[in-house]
Amino acid sequence: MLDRNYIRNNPNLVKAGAEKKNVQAPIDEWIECDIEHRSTLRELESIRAELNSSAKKIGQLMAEGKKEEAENAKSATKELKEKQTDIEEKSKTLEEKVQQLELQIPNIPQSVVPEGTSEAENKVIKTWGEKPEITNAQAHWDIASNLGLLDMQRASKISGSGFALYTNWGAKLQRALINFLIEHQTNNRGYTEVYPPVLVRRECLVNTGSLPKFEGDFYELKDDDLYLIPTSEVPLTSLYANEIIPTNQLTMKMTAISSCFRREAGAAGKDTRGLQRLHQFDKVELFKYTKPEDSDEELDLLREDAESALEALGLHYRSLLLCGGEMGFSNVRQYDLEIWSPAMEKYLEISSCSNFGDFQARRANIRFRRDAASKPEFVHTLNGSGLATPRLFAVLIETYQNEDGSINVPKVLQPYLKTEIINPTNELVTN
RNA sequence: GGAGAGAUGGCUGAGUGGUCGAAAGCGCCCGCCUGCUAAGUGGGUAAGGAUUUUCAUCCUUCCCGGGUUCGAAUCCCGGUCUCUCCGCCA
Repeated sequence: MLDRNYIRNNPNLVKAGAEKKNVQAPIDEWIECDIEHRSTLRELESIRAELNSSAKKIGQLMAEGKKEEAENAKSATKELKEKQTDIEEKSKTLEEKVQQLELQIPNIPQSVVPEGTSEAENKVIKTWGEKPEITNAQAHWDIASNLGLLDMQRASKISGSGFALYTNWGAKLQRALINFLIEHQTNNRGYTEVYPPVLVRRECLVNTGSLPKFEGDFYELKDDDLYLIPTSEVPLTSLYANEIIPTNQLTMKMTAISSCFRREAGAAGKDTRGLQRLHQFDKVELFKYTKPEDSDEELDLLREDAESALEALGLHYRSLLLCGGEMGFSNVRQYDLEIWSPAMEKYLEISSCSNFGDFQARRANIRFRRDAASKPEFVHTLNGSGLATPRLFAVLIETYQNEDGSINVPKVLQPYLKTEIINPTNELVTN
């Protein structure tokens, strides 16, 4: 969420920000509620001050043994207490309303973010490699089916549509990708690995800004009041909730592999064939807590960390600076990485890297202290995918397919798969 | 799942109805002192909020939510989490 004083002092900037993101935000309503809330609060506090001082006085009278006077003072507080109860309730209701409204106000995009509401306004900031020339390129679902890498029928038998079953070399390739991606980021890029739970409390999703805005997008276990995470950004953001991080630990860089779960309600039928869109998938996440002044630079570095994994795999990609209307709710700047599918002849989103400023840190109350004498400040949070495996899997086998139906294994994956090629003859894996 | 113990500031930890936003120690900050270092010594040191009294005043906060009371860290009820033991289990 945004700083309340900031909204009060800059309502027009907040409105312009929401507009740039193409989000309807109840800013005027918030301002109105906030004013009313504060005036109620003032009234409440003055009543409390009065009650506090008379309680103190009664204590003194009791200590001095002036019982009668004390009793008189006691009965005199009755009326004030009733008034307090009333106003307390009013103030609480207003506070809840202010909170509920401010959760609906998005973060403000930075000035470098292009105006726009559609893909067309996204800005390509980098292109790496070239579209591979493949004659009669086969789609990943055909390659996978021929080589026995995926069994989508049986996956839907056990879980319904939108789930993948990796088999044989497919399962091995999936695991190789995970290991490669994690080890790349920890060994070469300075990230510390963590392995978080995939079931989290509701407040974790509120901290990232996923809720209440996107109610219904996530799997919820109602009996236990837990949610399946849509991304490990969710547990990682709350890792240091309500803590003050020692300054010398910033910038803190973490990476995590986790399964991610998304209901994708309403998305059925649209660009979903094969591995393009799943209810469950694995993703390596890159995550940072930074000082405010470092976050812009750290976002670029984080994006380069994600890009470097694609480069190591030799996959053609492009990086986009998203326009306001395409951005997420909580971020101030967002880059998307897209990889080229030679068979589908389109770019697929493989990573999304964002700087959230102090928006999530304020919700989660994550702070740091510059030095012993200074007040705690909110950290900045950043995250990005590094990378999501199903689309990576899909593009990888499409890019490295041979005319005879086999797949060349990129060099960096060979140590994990212990083969240079996957073809119909190396059928069962026994090692 | 059953039984018990606990949750206090950056940390350790005392506090069982008013003198407690909270002892003491550690850490940290500012002095003093001692050839240097170490030690010693004096003082300071929670967060959030409201207020055009802003080097100030007031409010809230001792896990969370209720309750009792003029008054709650302290008493009562409900919840969460942690630890120990038992059970179950990959």
